[in-house]
Amino acid sequence: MGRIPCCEKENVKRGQWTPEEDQKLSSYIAQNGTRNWRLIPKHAGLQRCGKSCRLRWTNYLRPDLKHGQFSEAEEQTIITLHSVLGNRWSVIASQLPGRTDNDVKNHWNTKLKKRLSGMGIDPVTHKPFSHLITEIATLPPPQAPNLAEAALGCFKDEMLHLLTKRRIDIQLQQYSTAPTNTNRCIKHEDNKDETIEKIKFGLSKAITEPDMFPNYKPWDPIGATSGNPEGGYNSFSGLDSGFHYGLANLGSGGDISPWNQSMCTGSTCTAGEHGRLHEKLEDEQGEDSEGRKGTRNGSNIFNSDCSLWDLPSDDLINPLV
DNA sequence: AACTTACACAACCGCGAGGTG
DNA sequence: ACACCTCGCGGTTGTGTAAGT
Repeated sequence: MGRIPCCEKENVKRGQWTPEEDQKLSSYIAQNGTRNWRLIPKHAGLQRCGKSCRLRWTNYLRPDLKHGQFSEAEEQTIITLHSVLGNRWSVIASQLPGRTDNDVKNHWNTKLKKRLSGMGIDPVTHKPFSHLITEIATLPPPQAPNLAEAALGCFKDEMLHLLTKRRIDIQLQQYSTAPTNTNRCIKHEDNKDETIEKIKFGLSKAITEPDMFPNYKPWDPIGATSGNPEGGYNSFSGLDSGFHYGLANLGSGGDISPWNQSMCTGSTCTAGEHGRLHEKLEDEQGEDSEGRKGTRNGSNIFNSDCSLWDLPSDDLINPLV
């Protein structure tokens, strides 16, 4: 026995609401309230499913709703709450007067998620991509491959988005089954599946060759690791931590935000332990005949000539357009 | 100007929680 | 305790429009 439908589908209109329908629903609810959504369309003279009426009311017609662009403060709130709560849109929306869960969800999916990805931050975990890979690489072998797959699933789309938008060429010399012209970059747009495979390969390399990662202190966005035995990540999750992603500074070239590019990517760190990681990688990669670093052994996504991790700083700092 | 692609938002779907008889 | 029902939630899809080629 299947699930009972919420309404009789055949007599129900679907798709966009007309102004007349909005008017009917609004005036009915103004007079009678919102009790029993199943009966509302019938009584209001609408050929709509009760569920559709509820959605239209809660997401669009409610008089207390705020329409229009999200403010910077609202975006900051969404990001901060998302780092704590995850995809609990209704809870997040409850902290934003006049905004619905659908609004928040849409805004996250269309803008904020990509913005974080563009900063080199995994929008699921709110950690830098580079650190996630390092974490996976330090796991024992039985766990690592599965987690690598999971991690790939988490931010594959973001990586592809970056690669696609920025038209970045990828070079993975040892991996390629193509002729061994080692410095040839492969145009990603010609073969998306190939790009995915390369990303997978990069992850698996990071796992199977964990020695390439020195033991360095975990990412510590506000230097608060000392107060948090679990490491620095959670320290910015607290609502009262004063943490800010520094959206206002994006693209300004300013260095106020803790999420500046040097800290977010594994490739161009200029200070601290992240910087040492990058130096180590470069040292291991050596130089080619033209004095360029990182071409000797281009077998992973970190040291390929034109990898995600070596994007120009602006590409990672600026929000994707 | 025509076509394609990307984006933003609205709407739908299925599931689970909770209330009620 | 159970079945039924309503509602709310989160994920996904559809659609209109702007931007790019």
